[in-house]
Amino acid sequence: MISLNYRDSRPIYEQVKDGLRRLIVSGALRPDEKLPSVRALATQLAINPNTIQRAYLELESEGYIYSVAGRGSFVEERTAADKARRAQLSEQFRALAQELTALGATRESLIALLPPAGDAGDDKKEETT
Amino acid sequence: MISLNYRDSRPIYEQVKDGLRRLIVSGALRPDEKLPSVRALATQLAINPNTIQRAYLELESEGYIYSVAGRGSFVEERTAADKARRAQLSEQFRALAQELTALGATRESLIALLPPAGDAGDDKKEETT
Amino acid sequence: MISLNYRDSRPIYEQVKDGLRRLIVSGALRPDEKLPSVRALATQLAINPNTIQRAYLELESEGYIYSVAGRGSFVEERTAADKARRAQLSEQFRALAQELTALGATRESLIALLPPAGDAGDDKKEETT
Amino acid sequence: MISLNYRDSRPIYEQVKDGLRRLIVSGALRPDEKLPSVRALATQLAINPNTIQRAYLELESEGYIYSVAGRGSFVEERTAADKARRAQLSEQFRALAQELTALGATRESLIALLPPAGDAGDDKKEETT
DNA sequence: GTGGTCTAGACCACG
DNA sequence: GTGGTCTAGACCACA
Repeated sequence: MISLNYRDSRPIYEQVKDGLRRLIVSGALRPDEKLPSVRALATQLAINPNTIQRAYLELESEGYIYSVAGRGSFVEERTAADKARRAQLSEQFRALAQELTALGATRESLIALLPPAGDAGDDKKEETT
Repeated sequence: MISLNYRDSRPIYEQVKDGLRRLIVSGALRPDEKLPSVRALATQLAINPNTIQRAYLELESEGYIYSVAGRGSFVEERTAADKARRAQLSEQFRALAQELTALGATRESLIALLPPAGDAGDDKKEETT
Repeated sequence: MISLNYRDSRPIYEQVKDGLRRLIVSGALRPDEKLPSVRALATQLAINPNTIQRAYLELESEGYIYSVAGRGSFVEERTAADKARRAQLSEQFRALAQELTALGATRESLIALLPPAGDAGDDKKEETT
Repeated sequence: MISLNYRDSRPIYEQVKDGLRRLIVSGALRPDEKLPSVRALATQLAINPNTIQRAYLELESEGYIYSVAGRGSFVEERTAADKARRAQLSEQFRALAQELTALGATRESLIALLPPAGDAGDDKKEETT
């Protein structure tokens, strides 16, 4: 489900966050679906529950999931979180494209790196905002 | 010449590295041109010389500059470093584009974020990756 | 009658409490009227009877209802409970207004948030919600 | 500076957050002013550094402060965070006023609880958005 | 010395 | 059993 890379400089809780976010955004985890419990995921990944807890906490504050004490954590309806993240990633994208261009990459070479049109989502039809 | 942002979460030495790399890549600093001395730059930016030292060391190990004991640091010819960095950034770019697409961004919206053609601006015409 | 929101961070028993209190305060449930039995309400809301039990117990200790062993729970005359709660909420209200003012909200903007006059509703002529 | 109440049901890190937020919003701590270090505040309040750390972390993610590893934490310029919090508090305020009204409070009695006009800020002049 | 991350283990409220 | 909070103590990168 989620793969950790201990040699990666990124903190573990962020790798967990990214992994879960990917599952959510891609539709592999559907709204209101239950996530694995903090302890269960900690055991599965062989890391401390606090680390998972932190990942869940941040995903919640970012609007990707919601947690109910005593019941578990669940996937949130996708709304504002997506917009916020898209804005964030778009800025990264723009900056990256600019730097690559400064390094001599042509506009065409960048376009060639984009995913082909018409394969948007995974198993859901995505709208184009 | 180089602007530091103390609020940025990126460490200072990396901001220095990025600043210098930008100057080199953009051609503002030309091959074999002498960089400011560690102490001079430290004074100018009002930061610790250790921080500048680290930036220089890493730039050297990445192939952007070379140092001559007792004389200073100089801009390296641009060769392998560029290719390595472009490959790295291209992969980031590809991953970012994929994620944005999964989030519903259209191919057209991404293309719109690319820098306009015809401003590549270097000192050679470089071919695509 | 009572709506539960499982995403709400507030525990279920509190949502039940609030729902019942609202019904009582608004007059929808009249003094000495019988409340649904713990088990009945639990079934209706599809939650654990313990949760309802706890809500009833706390409402009783707060003076909103009274229980008669073997017969059920009933709505208390509204007296001390109201006063206590109003005092509590008033303090919250005062603190909130102060903080909003500190954040730059004008007195007028706060007044604009108050319910319109003329629907106050006391303990005499109350219509249901 | 900050007072903790262990009998309060609110978690300690939230009490710390509120205390600091109050100091920031009131202007007692000015933009770019340095906050006490995590360890220093932990010692002063006689609680675990992790608890302070969490408070700082959340204040940062809410836009009240920014942290620089190795240098400390500082008060952020006040912008979006204020707007978000005011919107949040305004909703609370509206709901509270409604409930008090349902409990029989008159519009006039609520207005009487508002801070007198013309004493807005602390030592800064606050604008009325 | 500073913030940031992680672990280990504990206790609590909730359902 | 679940999430939430807190403690104690450790190690790291950074300046």
